[in-house]
Amino acid sequence: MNSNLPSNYSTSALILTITSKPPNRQKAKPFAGSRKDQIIDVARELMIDEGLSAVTMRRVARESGISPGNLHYHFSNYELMLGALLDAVLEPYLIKFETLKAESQGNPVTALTAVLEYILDDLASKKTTMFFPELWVLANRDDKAEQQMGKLYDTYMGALIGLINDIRPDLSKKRTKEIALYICASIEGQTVFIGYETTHKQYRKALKKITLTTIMKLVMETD
Amino acid sequence: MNSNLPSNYSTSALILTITSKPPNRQKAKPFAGSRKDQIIDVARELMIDEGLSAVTMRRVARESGISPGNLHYHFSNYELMLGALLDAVLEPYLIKFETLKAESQGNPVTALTAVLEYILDDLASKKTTMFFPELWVLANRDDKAEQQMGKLYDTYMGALIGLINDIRPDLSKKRTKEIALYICASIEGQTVFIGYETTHKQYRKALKKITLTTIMKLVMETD
Amino acid sequence: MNSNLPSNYSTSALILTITSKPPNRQKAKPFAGSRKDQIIDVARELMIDEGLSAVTMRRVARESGISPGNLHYHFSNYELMLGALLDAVLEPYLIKFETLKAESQGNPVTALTAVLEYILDDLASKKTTMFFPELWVLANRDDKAEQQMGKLYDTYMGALIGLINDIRPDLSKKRTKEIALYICASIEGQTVFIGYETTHKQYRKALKKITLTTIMKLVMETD
Amino acid sequence: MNSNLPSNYSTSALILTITSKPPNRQKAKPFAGSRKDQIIDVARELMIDEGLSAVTMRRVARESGISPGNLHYHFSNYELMLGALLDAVLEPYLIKFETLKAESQGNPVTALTAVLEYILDDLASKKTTMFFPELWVLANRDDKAEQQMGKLYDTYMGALIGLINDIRPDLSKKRTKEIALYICASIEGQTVFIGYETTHKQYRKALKKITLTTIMKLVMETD
DNA sequence: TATGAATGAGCATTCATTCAT
DNA sequence: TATGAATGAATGCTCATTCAT
Repeated sequence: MNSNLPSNYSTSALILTITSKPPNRQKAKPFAGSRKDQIIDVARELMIDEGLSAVTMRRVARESGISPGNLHYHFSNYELMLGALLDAVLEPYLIKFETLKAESQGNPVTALTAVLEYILDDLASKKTTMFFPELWVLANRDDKAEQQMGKLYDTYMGALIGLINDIRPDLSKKRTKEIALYICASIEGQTVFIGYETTHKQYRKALKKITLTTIMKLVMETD
Repeated sequence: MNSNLPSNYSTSALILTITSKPPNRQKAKPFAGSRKDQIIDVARELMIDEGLSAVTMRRVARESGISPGNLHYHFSNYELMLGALLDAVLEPYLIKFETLKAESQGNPVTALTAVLEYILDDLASKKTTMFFPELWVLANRDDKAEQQMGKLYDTYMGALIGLINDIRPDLSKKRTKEIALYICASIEGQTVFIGYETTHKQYRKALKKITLTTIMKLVMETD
Repeated sequence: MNSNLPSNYSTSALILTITSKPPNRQKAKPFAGSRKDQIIDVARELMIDEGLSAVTMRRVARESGISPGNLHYHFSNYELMLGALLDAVLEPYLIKFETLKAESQGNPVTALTAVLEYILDDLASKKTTMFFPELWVLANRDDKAEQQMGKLYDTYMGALIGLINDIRPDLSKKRTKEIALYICASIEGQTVFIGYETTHKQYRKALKKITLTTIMKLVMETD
Repeated sequence: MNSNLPSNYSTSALILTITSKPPNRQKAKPFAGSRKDQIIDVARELMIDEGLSAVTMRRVARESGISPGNLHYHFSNYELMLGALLDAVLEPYLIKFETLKAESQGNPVTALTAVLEYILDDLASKKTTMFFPELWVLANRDDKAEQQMGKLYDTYMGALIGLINDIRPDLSKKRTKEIALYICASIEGQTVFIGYETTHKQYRKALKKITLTTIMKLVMETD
């Protein structure tokens, strides 16, 4: 999933705008947000650059230029900091998908295409490529993370379901959800192969096309 | 990817047999393999049960009933042990896919279906659900892991390419590979959603059907 | 030492009434005392329930619902807070013993018995069992605590000395004090064995009888 | 309780010899025992000199001249180290009391007197004065410590019971135990008042005499 | 009076690694 | 091959205390 849309990449009108706070702020020191936001921002950078295992209380404190004691004042334990980090990364997507669901009017096919493109483009970003696999691992072990991830994908799939239903109101609720799940899963998997600096990134364009075609055909033709 | 095939699950004749050594050996104490194999076996269990972060030299040593010093004799540093662990988990798949490529005769559509089913079933196993996301994270940070993962997926895609080519010899090499990549990625992504004890596991059967249908149609109809 | 006298336990007329403020106040939120008293009350509960090592500035602040900064406004360092805590716990006893000394009229044997019973009953209370050993440890290391403890036991022994002198005016001052010291020490020691939830608490009644008999005989017969 | 008997203090023949390893070894660096013994020895000194709260893993490691990691190699957690420390301090007493019970022949009155004197003298030692109150506090909060303390006092009281029974075979088992409990408790309490560097240490001699007289009379005359 | 934010030292514990035996 | 003993850095966390507001 992407928030730095390489917009020259679009093949269809992207009528959706990201209304949430931009996930990638300037790296410059003078930071506007609260201390908590500042900390989480540092944690996110760390996670993106060195992985979740580098996101320790002490590392984050050091990188934030504050003492471990002070970090613990703001996040009284690691779990809380991690939860806040996940929230901070996931929130923009959540807002995005909620907005999508609310605003999707006009041609539903165009709207669905836009959503798929958004996801397919986003997955090439460093943040997404680095973050989501970590989230998947986390969700396998940690109930809280699983919930946070679940909430995201539920919202995401909710948006898909709405759009599919606009296109194919004849499908049952169950069938619609199954189709949405296939779409969601089959796109997420591409992160590993055509994500940021991955081995098959040169196939990004081709895969995007295949994906769009295949999915649109599936939605149109399934019964 | 799966090694404990719930065979009553099959929807097509599974003509392929797993010829590789079974990834889940007996847990019983009298262990046949070398000391190194023994150690890696313990490491794998640990990884499956508690995640890669639990696979430390000390934990593996303790769980293996040997001293840290002795573990370092066998694997002189962590990286080496990790590499051996990845190899050990990936090897059966490698052998499987190489066998597949070599043996795939008869009806290529049936053969491709069998491969896809194998992967779709395997992804529901605990081992696969736990291991692969960890591998994806690792590959994002660690060149060695990326190589090992790359080798696996190259072999896997090699098999797919061979089968697609049997079905659609008219497609260009490039196109064939793109199709194979879509297949591979779209299936891997399902691990996160319908893997072992995941939130959408009840959709496993439905998703398998959609996946098989969609992919076969793609292979048949793409140009 | 006890303030919740299980009065059905008495074997002699208890002519003494506790005039000091009750050490166990109502736990209810609307607290009448000053903020300082409030804080110390929280500290005492903490000490009784979790030991002196749990009585940290932060714990007390948190439990009192105030900030660490504010706690430091009231007690500018830990030592001061601890001193106030000791005072607060010891003060009721102090008042009790001073009252005793002043009021002991009538039969001195009955009066002495009443004092001993008071102590013997009190030592079974949670507060006393938990607090006094902590005080003894503290007094071994900390001069201030030693002084506070010394003041208590001086007052306690002063009362005993007065009563012994009423019974045995023939004894020398020195001898009287030695007897008082034996009484005091031999009773305090019972805290460890028949105090609140201790291993020999079932011997409380028997030990009380032995103690009273032995001490009264000692007072009567010593020379 | 004492192991450095100030022998010029005795008023009766002390026929018992301490057969256990001496609890107070030379402070000199060249230490004969195992590394574990060495560590516990350091821990004991620390406890005696600065209290149990100074006995932290890091302090003990530093004072022992080893790294924290190495200390954790020998005692894998604090609880274990503490347990070993308690054991190390209590063991000599345990051996002493077991020996006492086994060897007490000849005049039982002399033997009982010897035991009481041993305890009364020992309680004036720094080690005992510092250690036992800490143990009492610990036993109030920690089951393991309570057990270790209980074992000691059980053995101690076992010895007393044996001797009382030799003197007064006419008493019931229950009564004998009650008398032993009074003796034990009333002497332990003296630690706080006439222990090492305590406020009433000048009364040590007098209190010893009162104690011996009172207890012997109690044993002889009780019914 | 009160808070919020901060510090820096200390805590128990785990880690990869080394090395003599 | 194997162990036992060691190191030193890192981890999450708690602490008394300070200070501007």
